[in-house]
Amino acid sequence: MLTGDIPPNQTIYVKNLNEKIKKEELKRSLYALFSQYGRILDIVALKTTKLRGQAWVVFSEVTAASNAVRQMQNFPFYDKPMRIQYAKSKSDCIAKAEGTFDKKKKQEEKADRKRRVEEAQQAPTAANGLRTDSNGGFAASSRHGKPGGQEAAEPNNLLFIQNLPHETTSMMLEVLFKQYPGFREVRMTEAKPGIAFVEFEDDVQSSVAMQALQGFKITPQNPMSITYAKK
DNA sequence: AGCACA
Repeated sequence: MLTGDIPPNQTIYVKNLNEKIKKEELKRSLYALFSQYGRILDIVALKTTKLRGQAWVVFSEVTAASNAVRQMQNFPFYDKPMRIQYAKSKSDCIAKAEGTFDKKKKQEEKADRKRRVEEAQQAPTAANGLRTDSNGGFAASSRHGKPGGQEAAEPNNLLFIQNLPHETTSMMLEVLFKQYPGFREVRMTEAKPGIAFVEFEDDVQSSVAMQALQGFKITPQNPMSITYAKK
């Protein structure tokens, strides 16, 4: 079994990530990619030797996490297939929200871990505690259309835009979308007003644009709905 | 390969 025997958790553990990507960009892209499955409350990614190449994405619902585990399994992300599992334990931000966060217990666990490491290497080092990370203010936005997020098309480089005002032109969309890296072109047809296709070079870039412009209003009545096109 | 969060 791919997920091992780890029970479902609203946090997913993602590994085999490209270690060359800077932490901030990584978080942004992960957010862009995974927010299609539900509300994301937090993303944790550290670049320490032990923790680089991995990330935790905290969803507000377990079902969102489950969909993400299944559908994004092996997704080629920065040229490497993501490996996704449920996280082994509850995220701090969840415990805090539930009021079950226990700071003392937390410190004990940490001390425990540290002790084990030191035993393992038979050489007690005093050089601990260098942490270059500050988990730089990750802001989860909460504008979402789909409650359950069921059958999303598989992520790809082509976006399908709906609910556009009929007077929208491809020029207008181009102005909007070309501010995101990897933009290629907008395709619209007279015959089908209100929809458009926007192509990017790859799935990561299309996903970033999707995230950024999801719900964008050209007129107040027309929040645009962006999904991956079916190919 | 590797399960953290100050």
